[in-house]
Order: sequence, then C-alpha cells, then structure tokens
Amino acid sequence: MERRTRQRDAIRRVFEEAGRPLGPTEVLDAGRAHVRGLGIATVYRTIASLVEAEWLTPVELPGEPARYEVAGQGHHHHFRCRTCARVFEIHGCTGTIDLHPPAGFTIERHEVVLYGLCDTCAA
Amino acid sequence: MERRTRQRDAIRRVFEEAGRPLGPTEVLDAGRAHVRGLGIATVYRTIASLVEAEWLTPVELPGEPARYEVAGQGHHHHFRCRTCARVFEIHGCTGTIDLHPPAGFTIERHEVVLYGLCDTCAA
DNA sequence: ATAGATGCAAAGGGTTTGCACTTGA
DNA sequence: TCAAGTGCAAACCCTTTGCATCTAT
Repeated sequence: MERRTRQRDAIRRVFEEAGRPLGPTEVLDAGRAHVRGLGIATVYRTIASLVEAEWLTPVELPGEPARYEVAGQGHHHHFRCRTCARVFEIHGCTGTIDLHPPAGFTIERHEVVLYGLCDTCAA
Repeated sequence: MERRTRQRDAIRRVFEEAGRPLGPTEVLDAGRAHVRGLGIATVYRTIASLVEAEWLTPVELPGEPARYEVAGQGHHHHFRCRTCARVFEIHGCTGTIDLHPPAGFTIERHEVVLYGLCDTCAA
C-alpha cells in the first residue's frame, strides 16, 4: 500500500460507505461503479494489504467466504440475515458465557455469530 | 444410502471411533485403514447422504472447510485447538448472552465457537 | 525513468460431477 | 442380473499468482 491509485481509493470508499462487512465480490461490484474495469485480483490484493495495514479486519462466518470490515470499531458481534445473506455489525451486545471445558483444556477466546432477520427483510 | 458397502461401513465406523468432528480428508485418511483405495469422491458422497439421513451433522467453523459429527448429541459448543487444529465437542457449557440488536432486527439463533489449547497440546 | 500497481489468464485448493467399471442384493 | 455405488479424472468455485502493461511519483 505505497502508492495512491484510483482503484485503492475506490475500494476504501466502498468499505466506508457500506458500513457493514463486505466480501470480495461485493467490493468488486460496488467498486466498478467508481472504476470501470476494476479486476477481482486487484480487489483481493488491496484487501490483503489493507488487512495487513490494519485498516480492515476479516470477518469470518461459518461455512462462508471471508468478509471484511473497517477496523477499529471495538468489540462487537456479527449478525447474518437468513434472507438477504448480508452481514451486519451488532454493537452494544452484552452477555456472559460460563464455560466448563474438559479438564486440561484452556479457552483463550470465543466467537459469537447471530442469525435471524434484518429490518429490511422482516418488513 | 440404500446398499451396504465396505466403504460406507468404514466411513461410519471412522466417525464413531473418532468422537469428534472430522473433515473429509481426515475421514479419507482414517477410512483407508479399513478400505484400501477409498476415494475422496466416495467420502464426500457418503458424508452427504449421511447428513441427508441425519446420521451426521455439519460442524462449520469460521474460515475453514466443514467438518461433520455423529448427530443426536444435543446442544453443545465446539472447541478448536490453536495448535493441532482438531475440533472437539464441549458439552455442559452454560451461559447467557444478552442481545440488544438494532430496531427491526430479529435474532433467531446464535453460534458460539471456542478457541484455545486442548489437553494434549497444553501438556 | 522506474518500481509499484493493475488486469488478464493460468494455476491452486477444496468440493462436485460425468462416466465406465464394480458389486451388493 | 442390473441398478446402486465406486474411483478416476475433469469440471467448478473461490482465491492466488505470473507476467506484460500501465502509471504514480
């Protein structure tokens, strides 16, 4: 991520305007509105360097290709709509999980993924 | 899943003896100890029909190919060892998660995945 | 000018499918 | 017997990589 290019500006802008985690194909589609001929390889390479630069964070859900969101948003969970398949960030979730692992197992972290209907699809 | 074959017996046995979720490659490797020349396509097809028959349940973890476990074990979470990458079933976990989704969002279910060190790798 | 970035196409990994051969009932 | 099941190889999908071309500095 050394030079500033139209492609990279467009890809960053797509993430900023989306406000939710996006997959490479979603980025490609939205990015082509800004840069005609944008290639999928450029999307993947740019995402990789933005993750490396900690400007993006990977969001991985079970059984699906990785999405990415703008980094630095603090602790939150992710919500996937079962109808439109879009993923949203859910802030303000609290809760505790009491873990009783088998003897000898050490739990270092956990991931929580929520599923349901988003506002648009529920309407 | 209409005929009984050496391959299918071997694959079911591999799952029963493993006692933890297995991926197709793990099944292939273990299955070849019982049936020489076992093919990966047969593993995939047999897993698919065992899932269809509800004898197996898919276990999907973020960013990884699906694993499968013997069905009918009630509610439990999954634990992935960061060192050996094996996945274990964790029963007896309790906890609550207070969810405060945005207005209009409906949460129907959630998934929890635990990460850490298994007993063997911690030793 | 020139090294970094891009786009295309080919290559990679995991999974699925087509097809001729094998085998269970 | 003969349709279901198997193994191989090719096809697929998503992602990464090689390479000639383009471009920001």
